[in-house]
Amino acid sequence: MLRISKLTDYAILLMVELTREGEMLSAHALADRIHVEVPTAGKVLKQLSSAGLVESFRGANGGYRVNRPAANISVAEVIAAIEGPIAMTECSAEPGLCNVEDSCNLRGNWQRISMAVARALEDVSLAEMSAPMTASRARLNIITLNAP
Amino acid sequence: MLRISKLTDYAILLMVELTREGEMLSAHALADRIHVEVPTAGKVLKQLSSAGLVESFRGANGGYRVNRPAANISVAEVIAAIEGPIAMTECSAEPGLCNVEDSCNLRGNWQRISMAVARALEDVSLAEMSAPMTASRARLNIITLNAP
DNA sequence: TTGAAATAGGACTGATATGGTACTATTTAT
DNA sequence: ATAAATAGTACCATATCAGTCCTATTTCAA
Repeated sequence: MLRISKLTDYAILLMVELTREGEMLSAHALADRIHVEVPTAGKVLKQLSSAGLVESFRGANGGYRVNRPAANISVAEVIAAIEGPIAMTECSAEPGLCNVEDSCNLRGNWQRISMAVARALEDVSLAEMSAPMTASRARLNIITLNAP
Repeated sequence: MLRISKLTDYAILLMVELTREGEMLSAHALADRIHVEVPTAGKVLKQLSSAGLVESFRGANGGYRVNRPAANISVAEVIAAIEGPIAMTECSAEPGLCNVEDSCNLRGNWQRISMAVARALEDVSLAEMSAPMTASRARLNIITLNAP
């Protein structure tokens, strides 16, 4: 299915809210905005915080804040913060995990594909995610492994 | 982590073996070649067969065969045969599954990203997967959602 | 005609990942 | 001091994944 997890989806929504707001928001306020339970939002926010994507402030009137503008934050960063490195197969994440490694000469090409997908996600900013679709943005340049 | 499953990985390996061979191979022979247990290979081959990617022949001297050349079979087809439609989030697969659907205006953009990833995978053939990497194929054109 | 070889189709199980919740500690403004 | 908030950890229910097994059904060949 090649999917991202729900928590990662929440992370995108949270980051979009935070960049829209610009100022500090508590986990409670954020949970309300994206319609999830507070502990769930908190869990995701903690991960975003330890990944350095958001600043956290403890104590009364504390909360979370984003400093960078949405245009400077890529979807890839947010995904990586929750799910770890973007990799299509185990073996492309790190060598030695695959039981057919010796006989398999496909690794390099899987890595290429992973890279291509990763770069596709790096090229999409949070600003683009939250903006409505427009005809101009509908044009896509396509990744290819083919030599031109 | 954005990963494909092990079974899908096996499927790629099986398809590469079958396209290399060109002729019919039994599940047993294929399992030997890719170093997995026979029932496991069988399971994957059944799915490939019902997806129409391989022809199956029952009875003694039966087995599996691929008719199309490797260059005409995309990685995306094989992934879809095992994992279903390539979609990054539930909501981009089909509407109505997401609990924040009303308030979430990101769907269209997720769909774009899914499409971009899908097309990236469609542009990679089995032939390219099995070929060794070359410097010329190292050049990648990158997907982008940005207006030029 | 019979038997062996092979795929088809389920059913089942253990392991792992995911999503969600709860509890306690720590920090900070009032 | 107290209340509000995050940090950290642990836990559980569920779903998915990977692998195995069993019973048809088909087909070739002796």
